[in-house]
Amino acid sequence: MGRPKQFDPETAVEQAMQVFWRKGYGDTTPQDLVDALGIGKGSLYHAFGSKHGLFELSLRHYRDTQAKALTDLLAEGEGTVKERLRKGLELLVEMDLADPDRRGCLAVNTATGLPRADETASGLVRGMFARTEDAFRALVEEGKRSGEIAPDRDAAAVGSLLLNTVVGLRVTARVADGPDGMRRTIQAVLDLL
Amino acid sequence: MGRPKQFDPETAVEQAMQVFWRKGYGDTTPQDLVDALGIGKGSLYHAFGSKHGLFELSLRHYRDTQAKALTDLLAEGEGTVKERLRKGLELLVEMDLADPDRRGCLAVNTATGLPRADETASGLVRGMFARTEDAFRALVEEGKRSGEIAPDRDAAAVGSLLLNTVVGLRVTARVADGPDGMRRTIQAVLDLL
DNA sequence: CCTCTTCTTGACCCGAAAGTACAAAACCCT
DNA sequence: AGGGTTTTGTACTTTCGGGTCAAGAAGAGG
Repeated sequence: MGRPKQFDPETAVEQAMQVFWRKGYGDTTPQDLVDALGIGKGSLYHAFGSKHGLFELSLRHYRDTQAKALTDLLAEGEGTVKERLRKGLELLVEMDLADPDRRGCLAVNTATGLPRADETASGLVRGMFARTEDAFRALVEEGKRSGEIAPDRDAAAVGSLLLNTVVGLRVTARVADGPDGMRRTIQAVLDLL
Repeated sequence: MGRPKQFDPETAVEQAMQVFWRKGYGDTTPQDLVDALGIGKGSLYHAFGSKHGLFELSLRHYRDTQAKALTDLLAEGEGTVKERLRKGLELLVEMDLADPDRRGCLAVNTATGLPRADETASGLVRGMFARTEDAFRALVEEGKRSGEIAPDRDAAAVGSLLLNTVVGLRVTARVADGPDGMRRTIQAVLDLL
């Protein structure tokens, strides 16, 4: 009962996420959000409570779409483990560098941009990192079973390394002036495996 | 001629760097700087022109102290190459996690926090990354010469990987709830070498 | 000692960030 | 149609960010 919303909250969160991703939390103003969502400021605060509340929803949405896309890609891809790994990493780099805004990864940007007190946001980031690390670990284990990866490798350790590699790459994507360094990084990690 | 400065500009830049490092560029206010440097706002703007100008000096100072400390450690350490590598990475992680503010690395934080237009800052970050990468590459080459590292390794590629690893670790240091994941990452990278 | 220059201080300024208030509007139910 | 409920739009408020300015203090040179 009562007047129905004139906008779709999920769409709004998606749009908000795009703004936060492009500009960062601190540099995003309520006016930016109002412009992007196409609703009044009153509606915005009525529906989402605060800029930070909307940011939290945006982070969750990022986790359920972007971060999930990577773990799915790793889990469901076709081809050998190493091929999937190479495809996944190369796709990531290409997308990051093709982005005219060079947004990188919202989770990574949040990790380094957080005010020290934001336990909610850092918890969400930790969660995304943990899931991705786990997807890598699972992939490594599959590689060990299939014989592609030496059986004496510690899958958990290599998973950590691969997550860490992705995080590093997505920082670099924000400032790199070309793909060479990042390609070399991928090359090295695949060679060493 | 003229009235002499009542403060040492170099000390002031050092103090400003600490503030930017702890709070980030965007969250640092002129008032924060005034408080930290112990001078009036007028003096601050008279001496440094703008918040951004002071930030630029702070970044350069970071490069010449913190970033240099790492490259020096890699270049001048004692012991085998792998021992130096291990020491360097472990020291980094310990320092990052021991820091109550979890500031991570100013260059990394700047990379992910810059507004898209700040070419000056991103150039400085690129420069620091390049120097560090080169220090790693040189270390790998030394390892190849000494026989510690297989001669068919591409030193430049491994250098990229090591820089990337450090960048990733310093992001993780901002949100990690313990040293385990980071230690696993170091373990994996050393094992693979 | 007078002047010229360079620093220092604190008051002041303007715009904007984040959020609030509240009346009007749009719906549901009976 | 009327009452209860939720949403909307706009105006408003408060605080603060980033910066400027005028007036004076502290030196150097003549």
